[in-house]
Amino acid sequence: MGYNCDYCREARSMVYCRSDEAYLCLSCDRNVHSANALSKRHSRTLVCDRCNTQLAFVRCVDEKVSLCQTCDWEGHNGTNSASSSHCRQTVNSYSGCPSAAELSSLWSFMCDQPSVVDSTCEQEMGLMSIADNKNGQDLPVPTENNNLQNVIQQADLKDSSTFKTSGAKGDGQCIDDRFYDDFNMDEVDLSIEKYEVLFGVGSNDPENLFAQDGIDSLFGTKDTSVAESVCQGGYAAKESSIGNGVQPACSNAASGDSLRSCNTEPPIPCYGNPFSNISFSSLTGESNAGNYQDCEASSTFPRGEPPWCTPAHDSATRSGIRNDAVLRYKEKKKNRKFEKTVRYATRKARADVRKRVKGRFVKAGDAYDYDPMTQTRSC
DNA sequence: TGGACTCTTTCGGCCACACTGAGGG
DNA sequence: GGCCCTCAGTGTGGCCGAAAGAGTC
Repeated sequence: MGYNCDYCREARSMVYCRSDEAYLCLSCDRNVHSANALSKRHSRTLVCDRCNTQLAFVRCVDEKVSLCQTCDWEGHNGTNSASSSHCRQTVNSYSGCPSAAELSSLWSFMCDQPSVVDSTCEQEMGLMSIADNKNGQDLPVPTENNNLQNVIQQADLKDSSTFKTSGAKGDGQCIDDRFYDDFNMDEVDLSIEKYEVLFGVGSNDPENLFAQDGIDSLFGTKDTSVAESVCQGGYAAKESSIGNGVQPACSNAASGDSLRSCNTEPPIPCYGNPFSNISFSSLTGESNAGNYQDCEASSTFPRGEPPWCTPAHDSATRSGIRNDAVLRYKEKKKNRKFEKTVRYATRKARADVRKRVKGRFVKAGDAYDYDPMTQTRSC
């Protein structure tokens, strides 16, 4: 189960880029979206762990999976009292080239499980260091009392690469308020190859990456306030707060539904579930397809199918549509050119032999100071 | 911490002229 | 309809200067 990355075809895809209409592993996501300023603006979101088709909408803390609305509804539709009481958190989108620390804050789903700490992961993380602190400053080494989350937060604070949320940050939010000021993911440069070291598993293995004991097991995050605010209020509290246009007190470290205010995010549709009448203020807002025009993105749904389709159905058709989408994506990627292009070779040839004065073309016969043909100067 | 200053990087404008396409005879 | 001519607009590369950004005191 699970699709491979549209780019490398090897690793399992973890995130979906609407602009590129592509499913990417974290490594390729990093490589593709660090290419230029425009690509950095692409908004990406986790993919549903269950259907691997739709964008993840919530994170089920109890099951340790990211779910789209369909899968969320199927798994938590209330027929099973146990599953319906599962604690869930909103999954945020992101842009830029976030570091592992930033992703962990963005998807700090497991802040509510401070008691569950994978000692193995913690030990591995203790061996990690943030090597590319651009300021060249020494970073604190994580110890038993100085977990990696703190280390990364300090590193990010030094880099002034901090998160900004659109919602409230109450209840002793996971991260210092400064952490949210002037967030700019582009400023952060942490090689994606380090994810394997950082998370202790390959980036192509999201099941192990997130489903073991969660990010806090890796980072040692201990923030019970988040857990309580989400679990006690639960999904209903979030629903009501959003419906009232008020952000929940503390959904996760990088809450506010999006780091970029999600103005470029088209509304996530709700089909056939009791939440279909929920208005996600930060997700709807001014969103429209026009927001994607600058990067030729479409507002089509992932995998080229309507979101109301049951993910497990008609896999052959879905695979065909997906292959088409992959081909379109690769073709578009292949043809993408950011460097200067010469449309008329004859004009270029002419310009290449034209004499100049301080770079400017001169009339034939006039004195010149630069002759491209001879690389000499007449005066 | 903010201002002044210096250094580095980025970007648009300039130039002549072959070429292109539209319009008219 | 086809051909020829005129004319306005376009694109080409290297250099320069202004502006912006980064760094230092």
